[in-house]
Amino acid sequence: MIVEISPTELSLQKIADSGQCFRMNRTRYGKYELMAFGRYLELEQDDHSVTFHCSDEEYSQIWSKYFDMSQSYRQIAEETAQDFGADEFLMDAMLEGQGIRILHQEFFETLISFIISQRKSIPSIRRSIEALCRKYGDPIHVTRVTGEEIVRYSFPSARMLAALESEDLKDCSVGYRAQYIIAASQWYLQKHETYNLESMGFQTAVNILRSEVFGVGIKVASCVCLFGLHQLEACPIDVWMQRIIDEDYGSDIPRWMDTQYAGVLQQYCFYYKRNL
DNA sequence: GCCCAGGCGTCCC
DNA sequence: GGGACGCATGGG
Repeated sequence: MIVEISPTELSLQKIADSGQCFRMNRTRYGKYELMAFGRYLELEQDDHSVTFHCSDEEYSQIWSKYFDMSQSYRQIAEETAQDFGADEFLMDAMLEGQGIRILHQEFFETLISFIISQRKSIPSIRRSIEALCRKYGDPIHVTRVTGEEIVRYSFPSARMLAALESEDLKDCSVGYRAQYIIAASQWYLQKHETYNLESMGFQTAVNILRSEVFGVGIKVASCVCLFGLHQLEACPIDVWMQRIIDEDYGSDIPRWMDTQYAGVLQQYCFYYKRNL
């Protein structure tokens, strides 16, 4: 499946390096691979198109939603420029971040991934998640575009992780987060189905997550809402965003953080600040 | 040895 | 509600 799209609307490099997903990797220049939904996907990009190495059906049923292809990020940028054109930092970040989209990732994987993320660097998060998948996920046998046969691993199920003891996660370098991972998996098994978090709105969802899930506070809950529930008003404040507030806005929370697309703008700023 | 990383639970006020 | 503190682990 080939999609005609500009790198300013979809950039595989920027998405892979934007800290929202941890299982998308560059293989060679312009080529990427990712695991999601227990599937393996290869992608490549040039100046005018992105190739999804899958059938048209798989693209339209799975990956178009995952990559949020129905959303026009150009329109978000235009609206933002109208409302906040005087905000120099935001305008610079938006230009630098052009091509980043908010992926619609699986809820459980997002929950566990961002529990792992706390007080860790992004490379370290990736290593922990890969170790977790290798140990408790299912092996997926894949034939790459090149013909090479490889094995990848799905993200573990909640049932699998909920049955573990803390010591079972020793090899995954998750440290004190082991108990959080297990508790969150048990919460997911017991309570997730009793809610409809997808349709319930950001404020309600974020409050349920932070009050019910041990190891989930305001920041992780916001990341789960943004990346796992696709609630674009969720605006996670991590150390980098706090640094932006302090260094670039004189410690005053900018108005755009309380808008409909705050999460998208937050992602541009996060990417921009980290690559400054 | 030090400081930092997409923070949170606990204790205390 | 907010501030201080401890927390596992790896990299610079």
